[in-house]
Amino acid sequence: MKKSDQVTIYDVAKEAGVSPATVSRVMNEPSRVAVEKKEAVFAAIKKLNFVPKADAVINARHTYKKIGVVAPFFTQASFMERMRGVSEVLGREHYELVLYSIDKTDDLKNYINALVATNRVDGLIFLCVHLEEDVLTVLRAAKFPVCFVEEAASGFDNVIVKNLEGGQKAAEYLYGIGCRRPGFIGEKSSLSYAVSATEERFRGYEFYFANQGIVIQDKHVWIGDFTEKKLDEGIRDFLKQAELPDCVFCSSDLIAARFIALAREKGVGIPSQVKVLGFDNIDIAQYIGLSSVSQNLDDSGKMAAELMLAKIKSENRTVANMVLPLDIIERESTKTMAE
Amino acid sequence: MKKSDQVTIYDVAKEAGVSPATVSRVMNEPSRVAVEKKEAVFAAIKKLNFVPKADAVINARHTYKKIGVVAPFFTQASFMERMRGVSEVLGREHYELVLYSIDKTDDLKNYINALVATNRVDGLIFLCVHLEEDVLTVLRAAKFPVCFVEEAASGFDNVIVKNLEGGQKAAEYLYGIGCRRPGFIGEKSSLSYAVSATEERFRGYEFYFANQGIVIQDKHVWIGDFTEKKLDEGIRDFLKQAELPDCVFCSSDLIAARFIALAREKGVGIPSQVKVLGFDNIDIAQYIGLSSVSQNLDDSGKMAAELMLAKIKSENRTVANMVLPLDIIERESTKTMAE
DNA sequence: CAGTTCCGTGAAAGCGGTTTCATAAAGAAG
DNA sequence: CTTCTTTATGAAACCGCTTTCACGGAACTG
Repeated sequence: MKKSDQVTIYDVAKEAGVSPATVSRVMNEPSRVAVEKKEAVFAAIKKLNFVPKADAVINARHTYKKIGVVAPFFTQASFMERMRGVSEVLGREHYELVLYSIDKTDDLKNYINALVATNRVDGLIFLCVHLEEDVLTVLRAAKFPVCFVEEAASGFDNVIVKNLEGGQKAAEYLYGIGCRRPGFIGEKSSLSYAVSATEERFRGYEFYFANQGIVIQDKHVWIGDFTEKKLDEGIRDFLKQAELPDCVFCSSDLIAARFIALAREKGVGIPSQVKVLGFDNIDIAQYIGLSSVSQNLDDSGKMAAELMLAKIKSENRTVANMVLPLDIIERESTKTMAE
Repeated sequence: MKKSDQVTIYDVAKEAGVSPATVSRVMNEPSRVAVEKKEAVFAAIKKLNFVPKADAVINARHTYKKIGVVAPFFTQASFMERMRGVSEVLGREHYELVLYSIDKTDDLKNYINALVATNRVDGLIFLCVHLEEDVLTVLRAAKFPVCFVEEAASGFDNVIVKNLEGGQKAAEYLYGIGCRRPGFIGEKSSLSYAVSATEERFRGYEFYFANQGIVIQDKHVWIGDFTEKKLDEGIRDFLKQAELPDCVFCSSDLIAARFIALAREKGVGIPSQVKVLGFDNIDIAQYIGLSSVSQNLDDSGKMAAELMLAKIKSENRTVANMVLPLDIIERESTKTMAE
């Protein structure tokens, strides 16, 4: 009831006949306040329509209730689904989620330096970001916890996906449905800071088939360097071969989607002639009937957020590593003729 | 150089032999400070490695450098691409982007009330969110600017997409490539707060064909109520018809993707028998070769962010309405046989 | 040359909560 | 019934910057 409509904790205190300290306690540790005073304070709060000013709280408490998510976020389709998980957990605990998208490595370094120096977040989650040792050193000195998803960095909490195992699972599945002439299509990221899992997925895939006595033919493998060759070109060349593989494992769903589109355009039957398996199981996979290795993106986000919050609560617990389960989601693109 | 490693503005002031006020001015309005002092301050800042504490700045300035984005964000594939635009502009101006995802209407109202009361952001952008009048009233009383994308709310800045016109353009295009038996597939959202543009798009579509003397047959229209009938069921029923339309305009790319997948599964040639046109032109459209009505999602985000920042700078400018241009992006799904 | 305006600067007052510390009252222990 | 702990509470310090205000001197103005 002062000049402006700004009700402060002092107004509430006066109204309730207590000190500001007590009002503060009522809001933060109600158990430490006597019942009558507590009620008086609540009544005053309601009467005056008091809401603590967020900036004042931040300043007094040196905490933001805000955690940052750093991601090269528009290069990776899986990003959004991970975010969904992060957002859900954070929202539940009334933490804000601030997004730091990154375009250039330099920006990223400056960003992180500034973030650490100003201490502007309560925690930082990196999604699919690869950092160099100098930046990691800066982060280790940060006063807030840090967590990595899909990129293990020693000394930090990690939520990792076993790409090698994913490749093996993919191979195992395709072998299981009768494929004997495996193919692979993948893409390296041109961004130095974005995690590229293509190679590992391929190695696992190759390894499994090798164990079955099957050698993947070079011509059935295309791992494109984004900067050199465009995806479309690569796939078109691939499809020109006289003998196509009987299955193709793609390092991501997007690539798989493109492969299917171009193959069909050329009259190649999917799945009749070539079975196609993607990776990530992003939303769209379901819509286009694409089989995929699911890495439970949603969960990865949730885990990261939970790890984060747990760390904030009990700072000195040891570092945690979580591994995401991988599942094959079967859809039309790998349907066998038998059924 | 005090006890902890926390360097304050006072330390810098002492080191440079000026007052804290001057240091502050050097950082915020350097032009108002004499050259020698300015240099001394810069030297001191560098020497002591001073970085202003973010919380103190926030508190003293009552500003956050932070704008909120509210979106039902995981129901709409277009979300991410709009965010990309928002993020780019905001990042450029050193504003933080905080994400508020919403699940239930009640949550949303509480959220907004809290946000307005605590004044915790410098601005709020609503993406594809429909709000009721009571919430709008609250927002009009907010001390920060508000901007809507894809939902015009009077009294606020808006970035809108002309759905009616989009429907017409779609029809015009399909008519132009020879289609005379138009079909339509759309979905109503079950979420009361999510904007549903399906009906408007359909009306525009219908209108154009009517003008050409073509009446869309009821059996060639399916507008699903998400709660009643599943998309797949609807499409499958649709495909069972003896006479299919020669083109189908879908109210979103995701629906179009699903339609194509199910049609092909049933042996219906796309585009040979049925041409398919989506809406939004999300990233995936390119990968699967889907023609689409592009609403320049990226730009819509950018516009919203720019509107926002402009409003923050000059509060009392009048409300702005921006209309997004719509373009037809032609891909394989509407390719004519002639070529 | 006196009077006025302008500019650069420092002292000090916020900002609005939280938190420490001292104190008084109440409860437990001997 | 004293003495030692707790517990509830208020006064006051604090967080670290920004910003207002006042002042002295320089720069105009007539």
